[in-house]
Order: sequence, then C-alpha cells, then structure tokens
Amino acid sequence: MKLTTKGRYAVTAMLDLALHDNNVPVNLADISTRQVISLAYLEQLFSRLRKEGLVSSARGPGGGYKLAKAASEISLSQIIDAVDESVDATRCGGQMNCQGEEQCLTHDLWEDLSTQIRGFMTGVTLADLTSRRSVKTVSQRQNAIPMVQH
Amino acid sequence: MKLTTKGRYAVTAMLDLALHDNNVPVNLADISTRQVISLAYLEQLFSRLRKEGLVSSARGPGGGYKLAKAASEISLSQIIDAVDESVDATRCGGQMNCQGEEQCLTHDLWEDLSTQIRGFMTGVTLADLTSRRSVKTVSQRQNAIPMVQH
DNA sequence: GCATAACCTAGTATTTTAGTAAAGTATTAT
DNA sequence: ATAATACTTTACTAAAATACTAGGTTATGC
Repeated sequence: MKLTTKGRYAVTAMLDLALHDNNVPVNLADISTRQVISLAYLEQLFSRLRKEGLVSSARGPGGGYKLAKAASEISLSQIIDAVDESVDATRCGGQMNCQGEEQCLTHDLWEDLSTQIRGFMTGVTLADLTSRRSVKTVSQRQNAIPMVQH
Repeated sequence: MKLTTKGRYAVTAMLDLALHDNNVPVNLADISTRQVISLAYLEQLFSRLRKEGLVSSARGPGGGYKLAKAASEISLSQIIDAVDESVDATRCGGQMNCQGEEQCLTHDLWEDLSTQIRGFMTGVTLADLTSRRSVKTVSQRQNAIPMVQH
C-alpha cells in the first residue's frame, strides 16, 4: 500500500461525491471547482474508480457520477487501490529467491506493514467520513484498529 | 506521513545496521552489497539519518555507521520522517483559509489518517524487527495498534 | 439538433525517485 | 608521514510518477 497525494485526491473527490449524493449524479466540473482539482485529472481518477466499480456514470446533460454502492460499503483502501496501482514492494519480485534470510526478513516486514495499514484503511468507510465521526473515533470501534496512546 | 519506496530503503538499511551492530561500525559498502541498494543512494539516505541523530558515523579505516541509540529506541516513523520530507497534506497550507467547511473536512480527515498511521509506525521499533517478532505480533501489544480481523 | 457531460487519447511540465560522478575531507593503521 | 579507508558534499542525470492540458468522440436529455 502506497500513500501519496494521488490517493488523497481520490478520497477527497469520493468524499465530495458522497456528501452531494442525493439521487442526482454529480458532475466532475462541480467537484473540480469545489475541491480545486483539475477537471482532466479528475477524469483520469474517475476512469479508474469506475473500472473498479466504485462509481457509476451517466452521460449527457444532467449526467455525472454517483457512488456505485452505499457509502458504508466503500472503504478508503478500495479507493486508494483503485487509483494507485500497487507497487511490488518485494525486491525479489515475490519469487522468494532473495539471497539469504535477511532480505526476506525485510520483505516480509514490509508486507506486514502494508497489511496493517491496509487493514486500517479497510476499516474506514466513506459513510464514517460523511457522518463526521473523526477517524480517531472510527478507529476505536470494535472491528477496527484502536489507536496508540499519546 | 508519506509511504514510498524511499522510506522502505531507509528502513531496510537501518534494519541491516541493527542486525550487524556488534560494536564494530558497519560500512555502507557492505549494506549496499547485502541489500542491493546503490552505495551513493545509501550515502544520501544516511546523511539524513545522521542529521536526525538516528545513526552515528566513524571515519577512517574500519569506520562506518552505528545506531546512535538502542534499537528499541528507534521507531519506524523516525526513520521514515528522516528521509521523506513531510508533505503539506493540507491544500490550504495549514492556514485554515479554505473555502467552506467541506474542504476543511478533507483536510482534517487526512491529518487524522496520518496521525493514525504515524502512531502505528511509532509503535514498531528496530528492536521489534530484529527480534523477528512479526509486525502483527508487535501491533497486538498493549501500547500499539491491534490489527483488524480478517 | 444542440448543448451537456462523460469518455478517450495523446502529449507535456514538474517533481520525485534512484542512481552516477567527481571532488573533497577526516581518520587512522602502518 | 602517508596511504588507505570511508564519510561528505555537490552536481548531474535517467526514469518514473504526478498533475495537468488539449482536442477530440460519444451518448443523451431537452
């Protein structure tokens, strides 16, 4: 799992969509204006989001995008995975032919970390965000990742 | 908090250091060979790690790098922060002059997420990794982030 | 049939990543 | 002292990812 601004743009746009989703499709031009993301860049992102089945589109006047499922069914990990093609985090290309166990230790380590963070992102849905529960609150739910003491 | 291959290189190198740290400094050429990272790139990374006080260096023959503190005192978040200069995740430059509350919602959201992930990374130290406890095990400790059910 | 808005393709500037190259500085074993 | 070792610094470069631009096409509601 990679965390970059690209994924953040996608989450931002999807959140905008979730907040304005009242049966009427939302067009990208509006999202572009509201979230200050270029229209063409949004088109690229939504092309992927559509291919992953996270949004559905309607063409023509009054057209636009809608969430393809309930906001409670769309997790942050789904959104980020849709736009950030996954990097192969393993140096050995997943073929386990690394020299010695040290390198595989690092390999396993990073996979573990990725799993942890993905798990966290999977536990937070768009519905959680629109209901303005803080991420901290969400993460303290039964089925999600409680947070570290500070 | 940004998660890229750069940070992974740094963690890998630091883990190599931790595994070979028996009073004798470890030189970068050895790490380069073992972890298959170019020497000059390691030099760039270690320059930052040294400035952040995570490693100490010894020059001259037999010189190299050592951990500046105990492996149990060095967390993954420290390593990643040292090499990946933090991005300003807020569109408004932290000045809170965003138009309307929607944009600030996203802004807060991403800061929350960052805090969560940083918290997780702070809970995992080099000592945890060298002791070959899996990240999952570590994350299930009292003071760290338990993981999501799968 | 016309405006709207998704969809598609290609290109491009910028930044980041990862690595090279070269010259220099400090340390220390001999 | 001196050579060897090894870090330090600077500058440069190739490749990739990011963010955006331009120009078109296709579908559709009015």
